[in-house]
Amino acid sequence: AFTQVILDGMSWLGLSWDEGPFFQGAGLARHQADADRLVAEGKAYLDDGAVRFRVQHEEVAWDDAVHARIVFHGKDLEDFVILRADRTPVYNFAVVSDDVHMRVTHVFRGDDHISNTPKQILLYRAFGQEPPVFGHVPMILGTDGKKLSKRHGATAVADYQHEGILPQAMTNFLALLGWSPGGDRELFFDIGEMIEAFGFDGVQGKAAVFDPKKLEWMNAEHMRAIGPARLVGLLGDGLSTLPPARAEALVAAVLPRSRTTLDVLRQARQRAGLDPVVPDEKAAAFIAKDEPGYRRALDLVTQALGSAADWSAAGLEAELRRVAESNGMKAGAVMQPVRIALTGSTVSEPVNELLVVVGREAALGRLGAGAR
RNA sequence: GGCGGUAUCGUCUAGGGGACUAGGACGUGGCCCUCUCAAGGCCGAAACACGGGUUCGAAUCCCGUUACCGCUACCA
Repeated sequence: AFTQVILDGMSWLGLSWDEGPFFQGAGLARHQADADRLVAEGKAYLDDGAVRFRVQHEEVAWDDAVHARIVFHGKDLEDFVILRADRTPVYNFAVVSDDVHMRVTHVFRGDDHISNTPKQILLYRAFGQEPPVFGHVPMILGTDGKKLSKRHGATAVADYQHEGILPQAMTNFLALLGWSPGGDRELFFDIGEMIEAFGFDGVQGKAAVFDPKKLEWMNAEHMRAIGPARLVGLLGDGLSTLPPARAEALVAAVLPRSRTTLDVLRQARQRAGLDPVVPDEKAAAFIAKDEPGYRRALDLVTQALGSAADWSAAGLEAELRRVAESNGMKAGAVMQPVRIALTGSTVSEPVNELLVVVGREAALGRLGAGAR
């Protein structure tokens, strides 16, 4: 189950792998044989049924690919268990046995493994093998500076899918946490460019704090870079009942005021009439402030637009202003009621454009309903 | 406690001895645009943890202190 979460996360991000996964359990017989051999060579010994590795007082050091040289001393390490009393191997031992077996040349993992590395190097030595290149990348912390956990919301990367984050934005954001291409560049709309720009020189040695706000900003940038036409295909089936051209027009209208695909979907569906118009808190307050005035404005607009010949942004703009002027009203006193009747929100694209997107028939229907 | 890692705006970071009045981005404050806004434009506030060295010169190199993080399992 945990394996699947990781695999799903990678798939979602568009990251692939070319072999495996390989499971530790598959190497049990070899692990046991390797441990027995170390015992036979006097490099490990039995202790309460378990097999314990004998740590000598020697220096253990390596040139980390991310950090500089890291040095430990054998005297600070205790003899550690490599095989439990039930003959199953412990992680530190199993990985070394496996990596030797698989001829692994580079090991990159989180900073939290730095303390495991000297033990593993000792095991490579005991096996008479050259250790691989180790690189320890910084960890990612929550906004509170603590290790990421359930309390911080999404635990698995793929959870962000449901928050309306695009995988390419997530990848871009994650890559920049603990890594910088140098200079001021930070937006990568093409993963190929990112791969090309990557280097261990740019990897930071310190942990980075995850900032959801910046993720959303970056997501908005990616959505705009992708453009309405291609974005429609990445939104799931929220707009699938609509003709593609219609869906694209809706997305285009709503994109400037969206940071996540959820924002896009919500506004687009609402404009398409797929979801009902329900005034939000601010809209309800606006109506309550002067309900007769609100209805009157909608009534005037409904009458004026009902016979309007030109249902274009420019034509509607002119018509709406004419309504306001001839009734001695400010433009806003006409526009805002229309906006609310059409979207249930006090925020949207300019009202004339909104009318075009919603469409003549649906718009007049909602306006009429609001006036009553 | 021991061992290890790390230390530049609130956050992500640029910076590899003089180019630093320390740059960019997110966020944030203000202004403009304007029928509204989470959109666009402009402007601003905001950081080299501290103390010693080295050097003509240190954000950059060295040492110490402090803080934070990790490990210290017959977990991974």
